[in-house]
Amino acid sequence: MAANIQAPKGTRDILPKDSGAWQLVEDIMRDEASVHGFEEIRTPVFERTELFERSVGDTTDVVQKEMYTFLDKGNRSISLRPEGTAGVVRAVLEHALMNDGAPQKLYYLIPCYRYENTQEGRQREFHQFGCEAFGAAAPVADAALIALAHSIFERLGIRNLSLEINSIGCPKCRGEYHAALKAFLEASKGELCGTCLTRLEKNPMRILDCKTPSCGEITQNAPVMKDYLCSECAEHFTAVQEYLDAAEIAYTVNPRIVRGLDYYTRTVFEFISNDLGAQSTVCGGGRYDGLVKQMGGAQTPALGFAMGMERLLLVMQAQNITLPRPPVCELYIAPLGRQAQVKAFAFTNLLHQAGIKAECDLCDRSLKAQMKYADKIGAVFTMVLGDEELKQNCAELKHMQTGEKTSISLGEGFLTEFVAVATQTEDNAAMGLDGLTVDFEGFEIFEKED
RNA sequence: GUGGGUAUAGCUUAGUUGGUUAAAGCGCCAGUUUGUGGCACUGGAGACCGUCGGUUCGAAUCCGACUAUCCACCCCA
Repeated sequence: MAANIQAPKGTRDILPKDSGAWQLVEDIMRDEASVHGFEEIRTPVFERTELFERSVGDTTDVVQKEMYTFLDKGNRSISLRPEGTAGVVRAVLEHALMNDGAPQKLYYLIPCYRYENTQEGRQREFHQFGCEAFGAAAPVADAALIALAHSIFERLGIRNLSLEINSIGCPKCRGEYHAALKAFLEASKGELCGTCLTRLEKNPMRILDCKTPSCGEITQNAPVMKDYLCSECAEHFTAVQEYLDAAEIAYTVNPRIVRGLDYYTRTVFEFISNDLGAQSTVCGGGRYDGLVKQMGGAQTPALGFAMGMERLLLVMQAQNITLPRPPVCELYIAPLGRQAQVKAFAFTNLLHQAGIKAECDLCDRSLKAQMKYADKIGAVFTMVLGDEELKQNCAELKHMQTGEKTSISLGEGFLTEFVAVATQTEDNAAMGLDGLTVDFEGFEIFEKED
């Protein structure tokens, strides 16, 4: 393995053995988002650096030290997106999507980039599925977003996720809380760890999140945001919980949930798994009522969440969740001899036009090798095509799992007969042939054959 | 950015105190005589032992640096 052909640090190829699982998970996400009335938005992989500085926050680690930033040939500072919300907000403003009515409900499935050291559940290129809703101020919207994420996890069969929610208030009540928290922490300033000392000035709430044991002890009795919420924020938070209760979505209020991006207000939440390493947050999100205005738009309440695809797949792997996969090949045709090869190719094409997964030999291999190959790819049926079959205009369809053989005509009725045999087997559902309708009129290949 | 572990065929690993053509299993390819997969047997391809440098008559093995990877901190999905 030559060093120069290795993928860059923190990136990963998604190989055929895994891409099927990705697609199934993505399909479920798209479908569930659509069921909830969300439509896809696609924004550029890179944006002007300033966009992230202004939205994510220029004091955050994500912006300060984790962005892939470079100057393009026109001397513009460009950054690969470290998250999805900024670009979506930009697009909503640029195209005045709010003029199409509120709420605007958007989802995305995107790669993101952060220059970090890798570990389990953390790469430099990673993928997020995210949903954002603009123009929805009511607490039911918070619950609706959480419900959407929740139902995706349900459909994926993921167990043992805990949902933790909190309210970090609005700029008004948060200021008051910060003052109180700071006053409390000043008392034991000497015992805080180094990073928390700097946090004390910049963003004292993050200290609640610190994993250093001594800091944890100090903050145990620290004032919590919950007790400082203004009446509007408190009401909002209570209502969100009522809606969650009504939807029978289990959650715990964790006053220590603090999100690392600057734009959050009021409700914040995380879905956490114990089946991951240290990176246990599978999905995180919250409300960001101030962001749109801050970016130059009208005051627009908004909220959203993002889930990490890689982490999700890791959890599924840890929980031994396997998704049903349709077979790669429904019929493998094994020709013997030149004449049969041509015929096999023609049949394969015909089957393809009918949407049936068919393959024939591409390697000039012996019959035995072909059967081995058919077995390996999990072909549901095989059909040998040799001189005998061509002479009699009739071949045997072999069901690979049962070994059962059915005679099938090689004439006009081939496609109909194949579909009939295929739909009779137990595999029909798995083969996706249930609803198969074939327009036979379009296939004239048999008439052209001798 | 910080700390610790690891680096030998596609994968999982062996490789004895440094000593000749670096092993094995799985996988891959082919064969075990006439046209049928899974099992078994036989054979084959495939590794400059992560990279560069050093010690030595001699390095996969010892030393150093770099790179990658894994785990953790920080932070986040």
